[in-house]
Amino acid sequence: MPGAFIQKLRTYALLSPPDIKIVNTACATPRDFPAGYDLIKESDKPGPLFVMCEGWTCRYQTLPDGTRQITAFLMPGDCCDIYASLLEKVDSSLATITPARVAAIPRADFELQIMNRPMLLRAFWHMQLVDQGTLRAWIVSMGRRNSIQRVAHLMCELYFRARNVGLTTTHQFRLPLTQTILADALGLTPIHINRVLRRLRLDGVMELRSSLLIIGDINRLALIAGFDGNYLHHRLHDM
Amino acid sequence: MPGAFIQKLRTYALLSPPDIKIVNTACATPRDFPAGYDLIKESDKPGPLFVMCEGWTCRYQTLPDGTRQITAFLMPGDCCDIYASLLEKVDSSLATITPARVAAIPRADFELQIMNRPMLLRAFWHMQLVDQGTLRAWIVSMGRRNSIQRVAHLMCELYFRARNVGLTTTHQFRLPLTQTILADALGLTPIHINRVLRRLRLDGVMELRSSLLIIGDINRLALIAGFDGNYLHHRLHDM
DNA sequence: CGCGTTTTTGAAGCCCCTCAAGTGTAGTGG
DNA sequence: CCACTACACTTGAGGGGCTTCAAAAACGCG
Repeated sequence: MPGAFIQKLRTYALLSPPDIKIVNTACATPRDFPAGYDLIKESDKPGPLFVMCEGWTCRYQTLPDGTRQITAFLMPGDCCDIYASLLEKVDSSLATITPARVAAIPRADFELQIMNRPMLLRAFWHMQLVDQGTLRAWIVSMGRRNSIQRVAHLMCELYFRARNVGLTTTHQFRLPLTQTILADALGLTPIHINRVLRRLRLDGVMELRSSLLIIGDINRLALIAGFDGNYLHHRLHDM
Repeated sequence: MPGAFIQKLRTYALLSPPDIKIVNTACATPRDFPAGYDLIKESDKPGPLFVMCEGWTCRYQTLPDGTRQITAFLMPGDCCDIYASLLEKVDSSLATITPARVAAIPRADFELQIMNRPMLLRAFWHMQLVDQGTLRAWIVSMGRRNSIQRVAHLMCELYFRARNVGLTTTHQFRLPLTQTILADALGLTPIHINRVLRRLRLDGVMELRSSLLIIGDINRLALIAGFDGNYLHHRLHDM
């Protein structure tokens, strides 16, 4: 999915051919990384802007006691830290979960280019908003949903995000997350994740096996989760 | 604190007099709202951009079962939803906690104005980044900190944010949050918040009484929280 | 002063964690 | 082909942190 990123941007704003060309040439030469590789290390100075072409990564923070908390999953078409060059120090790490193909765009010139392109600017703003909505949805999950609802909500989020970039077939998609990774994202233990997944499986709601998520009953899943996907596919407003 | 907003923006980018004037005239006529008033209701269409001049507000979402989760506190100098006009529907509500003086800036023209002012644009980007860092810090708290650490972390965040806009005296500041509100922000119950506060009080770490937070031992508070304030006062990078 | 809200305290219970151990699976090398 | 290793998954038993239910005390505002 080398074009997933530009495809997504185009759903956020009406881009002209030159806009598209700027993005495409910037992403033209992706590099391959193995699984478990840290693209960004916490407390690094800001590096390039990363755009996911293939594979999955996660943003995470490590706590003093050694535990870690994942704060976002990135799949093809997603990107990380558009404007972070304004900062002195980055506040979280970014690691590959699977082998991944990632484009690293040097910031300085790219920023200058998009500054003078209102529609590109708009597309990036819009993307930021969706990302912020996702962060807020995570806070709501961790604060007020129990373990089953929380798992269900994350699966809904990831399913619809994957669908938006054409990564699903009917009610299933590749989800290369171990139970430990899910636990680190949802603030639970791997053991408890395991029990939740069993229960969802036995109830026929969904099944996660060998990196494939098969959703048996999407309506029931969304009902359990209390899922409102509005924050993911905000439509364009008056343009 | 009518000038808190521009003061904050100026720490984010080097603003010229015309930049400053644009912001100041936009915020020139704030309105007063009573406590408990919904400035934004979930599922509203995007309205104006709100800038806090005085008082506190919170962003929150309501769940199907009627519980609510607060996702952010806004104090003087903060603002809400800079670019949200791109969206069709807003994803969370904004309510006053205390009586508040708030400037409501119509979006359309304001956006056009800042689009052509690179330094203003930078200041807003920077602000967005800090807000995102704060959201991620909340996720980390809810996922991997216990109730005491969580309370301690929030108090650290609010103390340093308040200090950044000159709202503190030595190790104390006005914090008009009830235990119920704290519970809704931290994903706990008011009863448990009460017990945590008692313990922190008896340990001499901090005391919250009649809307005043007195920090007895800031170092111990930060240690309990595992607080790293980097995400709040990102310095300017090469400008 | 009186009333609603907030704070405080107690007691019982549940959700999720911790500790522990066993099963399955993929990759490596003999 | 099988032993060996590493890692992910699975299951059980017991414990603790936070919740729920219940009620009293304190505060703040008309």
